[in-house]
Amino acid sequence: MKANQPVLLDALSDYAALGDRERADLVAFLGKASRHEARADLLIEGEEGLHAYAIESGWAYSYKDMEDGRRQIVNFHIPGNTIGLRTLVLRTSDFSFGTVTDCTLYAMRQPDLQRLFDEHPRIATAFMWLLARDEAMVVEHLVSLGRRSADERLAHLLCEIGCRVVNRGLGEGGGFSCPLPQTMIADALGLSVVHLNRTLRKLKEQGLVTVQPGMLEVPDLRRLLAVSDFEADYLELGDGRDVPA
Amino acid sequence: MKANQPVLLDALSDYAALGDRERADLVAFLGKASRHEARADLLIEGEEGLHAYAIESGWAYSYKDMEDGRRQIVNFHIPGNTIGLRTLVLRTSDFSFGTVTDCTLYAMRQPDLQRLFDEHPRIATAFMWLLARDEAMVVEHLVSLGRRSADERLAHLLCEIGCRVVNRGLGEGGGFSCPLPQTMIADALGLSVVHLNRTLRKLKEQGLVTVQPGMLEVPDLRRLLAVSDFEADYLELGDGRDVPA
DNA sequence: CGTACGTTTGAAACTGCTCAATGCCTGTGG
DNA sequence: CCACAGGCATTGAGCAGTTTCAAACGTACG
Repeated sequence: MKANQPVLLDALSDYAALGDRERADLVAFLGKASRHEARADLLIEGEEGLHAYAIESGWAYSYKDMEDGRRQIVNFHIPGNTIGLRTLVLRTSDFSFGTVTDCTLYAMRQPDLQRLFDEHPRIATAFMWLLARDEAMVVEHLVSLGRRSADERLAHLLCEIGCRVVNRGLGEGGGFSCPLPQTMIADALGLSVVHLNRTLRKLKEQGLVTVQPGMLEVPDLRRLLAVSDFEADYLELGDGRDVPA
Repeated sequence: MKANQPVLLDALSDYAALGDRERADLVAFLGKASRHEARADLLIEGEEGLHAYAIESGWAYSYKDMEDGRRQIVNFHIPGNTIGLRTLVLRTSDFSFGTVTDCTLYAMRQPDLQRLFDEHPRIATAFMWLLARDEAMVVEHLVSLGRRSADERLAHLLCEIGCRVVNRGLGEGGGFSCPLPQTMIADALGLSVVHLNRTLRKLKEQGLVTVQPGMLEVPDLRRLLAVSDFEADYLELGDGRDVPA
């Protein structure tokens, strides 16, 4: 983990130790990051064709809207994560993406990515792991919605996000902050905002979270994890134990 | 679609027109199918290492168990579907698999599959599509659990399964039968068996389904689809419109 | 200063759950 | 051949978790 390099490199390094050449080509491939406003839709099919994104800073989310206005958020995305990768490789009519906060994103175009994969199979593998982890998260969310109570869902989501944030080195002294409005959390957990708010209050009363509009803080992740018996294995929080460079 | 060839070939042909050479190598790769009893667990890591399965006949399902006994079924799998493919490519601690009915399965071993992909990129692509479609289904199930009522969930599941079954040519005169016990349907929909039973009754009363222990029949899929305003696009029910042979 | 968005709270209604009991069919052992 | 057990389906009654509706509040922003 070097200073001033794209966070995506750190994330990929969790799954494959990358050599200097690989890093250099990856950086060249990413090019220059672009800014995106908060609460904006992210287009995957732009004028210059298909592209995906890598988050350098800021939070985003993926969701699916129903015709009647109901919405289900599929996942949240933080720095180091990738957005729309699968859609890019296979042009499926998948779901939609949007920013939560202001974001700095690298746009990745399909042919460039293909070339990068062809030249550096280990990079391709690392990307596949990123994808696989995303899918494991979706399955875990499915379990939450199907079989966990509101309290369990909320705790689970916060633990998951917490582990991801801290693992990326974005925590703050044993805790972390989470720039999500309650509306979004509710849409991720399949709950009404009203009920989410009440559920959140219970955590507040235990001092496990503090709440401000559009921002939620977990001062002590370890304490939250202890209360929630959260199993983090599906997050595959690796540390470069894969193929050596 | 030729008689007596593995159903998987039909399924792959939805996404890529395969040449004779490709078909032959695929058939050789699949080898001989093996029988598995109903209600058995399917091991992905066996003595001879990792493998995945392709269903030739019978139904299976994938699920995730919680420590306290709660269970969430992630998807059902019918002939032509694949089981554990992702787990095979990347050794993630994913979810579990089991048979619903007696099954005939082809076991696919990792190195063989790799060789097949290397030799026939178009086959690799077709498999990727299969995978992508599976993930689209999981996301759709997520939407169901998060944002649909019990009635909607049930209708949606039956429509989805119906489309898949009929698309594979396994329907019976405008309808199809579905060898799932209500316990499993409930675990897929995140409902209690009791409530599922009552929900099912409503459909029975409308003559949309008939029910016997361990078996559910939809006599007229089109009518069910009409009642449910089901959007089938995520199923990617292709018909060989991709790369020509 | 007004508007918009997000949050908070109360009250009432409802959906879906749990518990408990019953019935049915199939396979098995006596 | 019958009795019994086990798995699945069904039904009723009461309860709990969540939703909906409605209203009020705070803060940021134009």
